[in-house]
Amino acid sequence: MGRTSDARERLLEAMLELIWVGSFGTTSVDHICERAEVKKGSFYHFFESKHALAMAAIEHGWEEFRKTLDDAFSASRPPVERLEFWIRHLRDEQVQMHIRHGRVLGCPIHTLGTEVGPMDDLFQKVLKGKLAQYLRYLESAIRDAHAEGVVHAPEASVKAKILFSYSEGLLAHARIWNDLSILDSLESGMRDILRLDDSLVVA
Amino acid sequence: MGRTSDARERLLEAMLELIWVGSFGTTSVDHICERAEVKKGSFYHFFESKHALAMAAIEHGWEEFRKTLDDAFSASRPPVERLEFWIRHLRDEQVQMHIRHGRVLGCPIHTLGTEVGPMDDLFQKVLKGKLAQYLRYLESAIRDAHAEGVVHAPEASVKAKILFSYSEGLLAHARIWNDLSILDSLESGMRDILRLDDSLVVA
DNA sequence: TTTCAAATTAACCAACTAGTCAACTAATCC
DNA sequence: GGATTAGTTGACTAGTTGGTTAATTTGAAA
Repeated sequence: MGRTSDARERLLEAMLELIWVGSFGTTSVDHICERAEVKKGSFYHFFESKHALAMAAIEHGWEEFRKTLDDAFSASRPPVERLEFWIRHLRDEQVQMHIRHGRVLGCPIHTLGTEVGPMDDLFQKVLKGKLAQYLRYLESAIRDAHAEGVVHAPEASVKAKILFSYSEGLLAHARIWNDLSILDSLESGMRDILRLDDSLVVA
Repeated sequence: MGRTSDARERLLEAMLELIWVGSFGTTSVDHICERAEVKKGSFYHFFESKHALAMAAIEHGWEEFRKTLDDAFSASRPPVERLEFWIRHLRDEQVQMHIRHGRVLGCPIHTLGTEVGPMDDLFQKVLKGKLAQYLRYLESAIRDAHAEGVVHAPEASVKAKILFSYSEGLLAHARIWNDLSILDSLESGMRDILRLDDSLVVA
C-alpha cells in the first residue's frame, strides 16, 4: 500500500552527521534536507519537528554504538580485555571520523548534551538514559576485573564514573583541539586510573 | 572627549552569562542587548560582531577565573593543598551558579569549545590557549607534590592531563544531568587519581 | 560656554529560521 | 487496471537572525 522510501533513514543519518560535526543549533532543517537529498515537505512527512528528528537520530546512533559495546564488553572476553577493546575502539572511531570529516568529533551525546540538554527536558532525559546505560558497561567490567583480582576497585561504580568522566573529557579536548594525537594517551590514562600496571595491589 | 558608558561591560557580562547558561548558537544579539539593556546600534558601536563579543567575553571571564587560580595555586600553599583548594572552588562555583540560575552550568570554555570551537579557527585558538594555561597550574602543583614525595607522579604533565580531563568530564556530566550532587565525588576522584590516600607510594 | 568626539537610538534590511499545505506522483494490493 | 495509500514537491508563511545607518543626544575637556 503506497510507495516505499528510504528518505527516513537518509534524514536520520544526515542529522546525526551534522549534529556530530557541528552542533544542533547550527544545523538547520534546510541543511539536513540538502544533505539527505529530501525536500522539506518530505521531512515533515516523516518527522514532526527538528527536535523529533534529533531525538530519533540519537536513538538510531545509540543503537549502532550499543552493538559495538555489546561486542567489546562481551562476557566471552576477560574483563580487562573488554576495557582495552573499548578504549581502543573509542580511538579508532575518532580516527575513522577524522578521515571522513577532517575533524575530531568527540562523543555526539556529550556534545549535544552540553549544548541543548540543559535547556530541553526531553532531550536531557534521553541523553541521560544513554549515558547511564553506557556507564553500566564500564561498571560491570570493572567489577569483574576486581573479582578476578586484576584490578583494585572495591567500589566499581565509583571507578567507572572516574574512568567515564576521564574518557569523555579527553574526547572533548580532542574535539576542541581538533587533534587526534591527544587520544594517544587514552589507553595509558585508563591503565593509570585502573592501576593496571601496578606491581602489586594494595588494600 | 565624548561621553562615557559602561555599556561595554554590561554587554560582556550579559554575553558570558547567556553563553554559560545556554549556548553560543541559541544566544541571539537581541537577547544579549535585552539582558544588557543596550540597543543594538550601541552593540555594534562597541563590538564589530557577535563573534567578537563572544571572544571578548571569554577573555573577560578568563581574567576573572585566572585570579582565583592564582590564589588557589599560590606557592604559599603546600602543593596538595593547592589542588584541594582548586577542586573545592570548582564545586563551590557551580553551587553559586546553581543558586543564581537554577542550573548546573559546567565549564564555559569547555561548553563553548565543543560547540563552536571546531567550526571557527579563531575561537578554537583562543579557547585552546586558555585551556593550556589552565593545565599548567595543575601540572606545576603536581610536579611540586611529587618533588615533596606526597604524590607519585614521575610525569607531572601526564597526570595533570588525566586530572584535567576527569574534572572537565565530570563538570560536563553535572551539566547534562543538571545535578549538583554529581560534583560531590569531584574531590574523592581527584584523590583517587593522584593516589593521595594510598598507604605507601610504590615505584 | 562652546566644542566635538563618543555614545545612543529607532528604523531598516536581506537572509534565514522552523514549519505548513494543497496539489501531485507512484507503488502496492485487490 | 483501478482504487488506495504512502511519499513527493515547491510555493508559502510569519517570525527571527546578524548586521547597518543616519540622525541625535550627551558629557568631558578647552
